[in-house]
Amino acid sequence: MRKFNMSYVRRVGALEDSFLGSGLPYGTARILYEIGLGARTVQDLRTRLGNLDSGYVSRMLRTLEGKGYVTMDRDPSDGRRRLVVLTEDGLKQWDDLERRSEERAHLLLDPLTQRQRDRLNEALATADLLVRAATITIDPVDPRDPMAQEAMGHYFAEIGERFGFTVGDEGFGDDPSLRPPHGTFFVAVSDGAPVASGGVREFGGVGEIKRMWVDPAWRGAGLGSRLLRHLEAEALHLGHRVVRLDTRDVLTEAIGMYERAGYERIDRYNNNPHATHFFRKKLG
Amino acid sequence: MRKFNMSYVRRVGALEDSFLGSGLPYGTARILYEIGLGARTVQDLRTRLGNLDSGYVSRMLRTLEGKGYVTMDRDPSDGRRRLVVLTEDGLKQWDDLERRSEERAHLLLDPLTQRQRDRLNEALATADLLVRAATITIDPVDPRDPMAQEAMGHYFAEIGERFGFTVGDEGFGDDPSLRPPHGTFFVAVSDGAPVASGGVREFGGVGEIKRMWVDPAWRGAGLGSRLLRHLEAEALHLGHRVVRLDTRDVLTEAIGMYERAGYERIDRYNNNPHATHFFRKKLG
DNA sequence: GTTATTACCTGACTAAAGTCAGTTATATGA
DNA sequence: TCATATAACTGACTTTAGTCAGGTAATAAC
Repeated sequence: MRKFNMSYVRRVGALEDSFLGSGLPYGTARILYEIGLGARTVQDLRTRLGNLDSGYVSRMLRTLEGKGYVTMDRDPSDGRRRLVVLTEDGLKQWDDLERRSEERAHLLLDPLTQRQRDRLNEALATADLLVRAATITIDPVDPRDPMAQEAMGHYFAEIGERFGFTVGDEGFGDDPSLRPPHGTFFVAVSDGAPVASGGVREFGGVGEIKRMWVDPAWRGAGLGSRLLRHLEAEALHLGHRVVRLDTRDVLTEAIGMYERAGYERIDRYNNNPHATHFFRKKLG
Repeated sequence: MRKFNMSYVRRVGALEDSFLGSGLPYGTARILYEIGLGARTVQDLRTRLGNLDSGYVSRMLRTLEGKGYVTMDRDPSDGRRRLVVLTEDGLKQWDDLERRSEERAHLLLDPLTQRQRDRLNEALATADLLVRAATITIDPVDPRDPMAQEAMGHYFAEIGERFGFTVGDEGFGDDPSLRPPHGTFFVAVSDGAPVASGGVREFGGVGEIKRMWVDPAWRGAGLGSRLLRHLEAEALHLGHRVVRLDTRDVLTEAIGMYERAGYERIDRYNNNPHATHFFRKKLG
């Protein structure tokens, strides 16, 4: 991996030079680029670029404003925040960066045959998924938190899709059993979007794992089992020696994962009409 | 590829931070690191790090000297050059960088299972090979040039090994037919070592491709056919409408490559006792 | 033996990148 | 309602990274 980094950065690092030739210094170009990618507030920019100093970012935004590439407006929902938007010119600059970067990549790949390019793309996609999976963190959040709500939205949308029913926009976020002190809800976030979530709560005197969801694009990278281990550790932490969960026969991948993780089939322990399979595991 | 770069650099770029915490700025740490990797002269450092300004490197070396990490001495074989060597302390610093970097990589890979790590390694190795192959350049050199000599050394060593005879250390470098104006010799260099080579010359009134060699670690990345195309273009440039070459039945990969490249079998055209197969291609 | 080239060096400079302390306006919690 | 926290900002500063124009000693070319 380190060997790869050194040789790769030395060769492909030149791609980043494409930020130059835009008349903007690298940092400022990165800001512009992230705005085009969807960053809307100063804070957003700061976190996306690795917790930059707020003053530093502010100054760069002034530069971009001065060049007429962005405009800034008060956030109506929070007057302290300011929303940043690309102007016509800014969008043009962004497209330019994009195009230049694309060109460079093309030039670089030019000597390869199509088959080799395909192999490279595949290898990079694999590496990307695994590195993403490795660097993701699973954090406890309040189930009412927007990120948690979004994750649960995906979960219920998917269940609705697969099980043939839908849930309203409201009603899945206010389950106090998934909040401390009785339970905990976790979300794994990547690039500002939730990619996995799940909660532990108390039910029938033991722990129960609920609403476990992994973004389809992320399945197969081991994120599910990491999340599961995380939830088990939390159940133990909450004082449970046993966890249970229910699922449905259609979800064969999930069932396989539970079995590999040491879960054993048990009889129905609740009256969830959508569940067909019930599992249990002793912890610790 | 660009998507990979962005996400990868954002996540793994932190690896480079390991250069920090050493009390040395990034550039200076890189210099130290390259010295540890075997850079011996200032020029060496400059080219390894992408043709840095000589003054800039000089200044960084003064810093390292000031900290007692390196010592510099006149090169006895060329009094203008100065040889740089790590001191005891410098070596300790280098080990430190190495260790820190290793630790980071380990920490990053920690959440992955062994199988995932293997997959990642394989993907990165593939990507590395292809990117290297894509970025390599094939340059004409005098066959007496040390790099050309080294490449031919590999070529003859390999032939000797496979064909059951060996050549002395001397005697393969002084073939004037492979030098301008009659011929040209090419070497592809990566990280300071030759990875492929081959020459064109005039023989029997037409072009002849000689001493084509590709480093075993680089086979399968299309470097051979790129080199072949390069040699054909050069033959054309030298005024030939036809090129010939000889090879041996054992080298099945090479024979396959020649056939794919449009070469046709012909009768023996020389008295090379080691050759069994003879090929010919019309150019232009 | 003279001239050109080369390898490395020094000094003077610039722009980018980032840090730190402190300010203002808004929002939040008791 | 008052204290506290937060989002963004301004000004003053430092360090890095890099460039450019010369200079010196050694080597190579004629």
